[in-house]
Amino acid sequence: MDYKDLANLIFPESKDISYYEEKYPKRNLKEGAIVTRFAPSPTGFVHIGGLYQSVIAKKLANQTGGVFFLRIEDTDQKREVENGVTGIVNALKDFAMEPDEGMISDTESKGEYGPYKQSERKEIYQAYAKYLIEQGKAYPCFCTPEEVEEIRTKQEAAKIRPGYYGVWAKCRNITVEEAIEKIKNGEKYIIRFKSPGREDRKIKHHDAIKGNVDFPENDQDIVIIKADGLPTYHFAHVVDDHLMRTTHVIRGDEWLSSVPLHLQLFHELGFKAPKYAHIAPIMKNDNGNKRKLSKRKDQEAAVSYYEEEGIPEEAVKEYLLNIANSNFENWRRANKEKSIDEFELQLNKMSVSGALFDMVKLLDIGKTVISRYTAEKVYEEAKKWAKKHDEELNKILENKEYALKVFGIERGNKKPRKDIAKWSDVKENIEYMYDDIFYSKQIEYPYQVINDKEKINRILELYIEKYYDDNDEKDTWFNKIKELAGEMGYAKEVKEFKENPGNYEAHVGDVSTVLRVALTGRTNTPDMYEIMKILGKERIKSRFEKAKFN
RNA sequence: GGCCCGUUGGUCAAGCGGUUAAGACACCGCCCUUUCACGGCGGAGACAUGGGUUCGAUUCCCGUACGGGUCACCA
Repeated sequence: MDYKDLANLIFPESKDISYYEEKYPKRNLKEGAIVTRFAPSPTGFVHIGGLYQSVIAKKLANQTGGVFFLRIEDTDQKREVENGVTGIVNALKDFAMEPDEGMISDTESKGEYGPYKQSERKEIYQAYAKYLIEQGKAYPCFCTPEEVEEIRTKQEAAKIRPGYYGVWAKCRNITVEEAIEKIKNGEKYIIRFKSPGREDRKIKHHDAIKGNVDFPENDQDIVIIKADGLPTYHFAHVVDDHLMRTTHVIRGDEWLSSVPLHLQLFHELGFKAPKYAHIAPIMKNDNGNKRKLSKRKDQEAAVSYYEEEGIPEEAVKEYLLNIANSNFENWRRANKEKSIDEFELQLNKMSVSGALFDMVKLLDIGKTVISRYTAEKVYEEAKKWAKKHDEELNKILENKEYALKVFGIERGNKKPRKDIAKWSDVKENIEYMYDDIFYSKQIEYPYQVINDKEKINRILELYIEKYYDDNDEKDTWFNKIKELAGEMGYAKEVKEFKENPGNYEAHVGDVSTVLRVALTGRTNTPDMYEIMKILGKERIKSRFEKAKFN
């Protein structure tokens, strides 16, 4: 009896691997095309780090004419979460990150290299495991979890490197006959890889991000097929990325230390290993300590958070690109109007250590991104967000024509306003332009320099009765406020006031403030001329009436 | 603990043996300006540490400290 008999006993139904090798041929892509993937487990919400990896992976694929696909790594049924796949698919959609290939819903996929869900690839993994067993490169292990634990305890007590390897690998040298007998007796087993490695030898690895990293060879006989018949991550990774013809594995750097194992697996299987790019995680400062953004503790760890807050997906991606390649910033400054798709990402410019997440910077990018939008686009996006997250704002925005006027204030010129960082800022930003809201609110008018009741009333009266005209051009409009200032005995020019501060009680700017406060209830607003234009004389007048002191 | 990796202003970061050590965000001041935002100008602020190597180290080597990752039938 030989390895073949053993293999046949364990996986009697499995196809020969040549079947799969033919079914999933080398991709017909142009030279240099990069094939990447995002391969999350459906264990909860999508982490910002996952989005970060995806942005990089997709970009690389796109800029080389390659393929970016989505594979679901659901080999751990215990950790699986309901609607996990849908959550992932939708998260990518929210960020305009749809994969070229792979899962497109909980059950559907597109592409010729599927299934793209590991739980549906069981027979494939088993075929490759069988292949290894046939060659004596993998073996059934009959150790119970308790026995393995016991080995570990001994090792720890003796301060020896823990693990299932070398002399500690009890089942490694069981004869084929014995193994077959045990199996026939119904003993439980799992399949382990028979590592040819030696811990005292080094391997060289060149990582596309981390550069040259040398490791000891792997000598652990890791399990490749678990008791439930599904593969472990390591085995699935190697089989899948080979069969799906991935050229670059972009993943979190928590995987860096398993590279020796993965390389060994590729080698023993006779596959060409892909290139690896291990991405540093996004960190957070926690009481002076740097730590990974955590799903449990940090709301900003979940990509859904950004959608809920209404931070434009474009801004989030720009921020991520900022962290990824520091030359992005320069590129952006030189190419203000271009889509980020045109930026060429370089893996070797990525930082090897994790950056602290900076919400302030993200929001700054959000402001800049939104400032570039047309009023129409701002309207569409704000409306879309409001529909999902803010019923009141959604209602406000029903009158599109009017909303467009409001969003159009100081927009579209070379120095557009930058006051909206995220869609959840919009309501606070525009609500005073809506009479329903304006009149329903109790307003404490925050008058400044001029705060005498009589004077304020007089300014408001004079302005509306004597000066204001809907048809005035901006210059005329402002000259009239100067006239009014003069009539009140204030300085008509700020300069004049500053030169002779003793001569005047106030200046034209202070008069403007009175008008602004009466009109909006605020001291700070965008251009008042544009606001008045939108409101029109009647509405201005009635707002003044409300503001007047009795 | 073993094995890997890292450490430049508050944050993100250029830099790759000789630099006044870029830039961005944040901060401060000034200018522009009817307010705010924008924009312009300016300012403060950094090479973790000790040894080497070198004419010269932020840059190369070694140690130390600190931080991160990893050591599962989880990914």
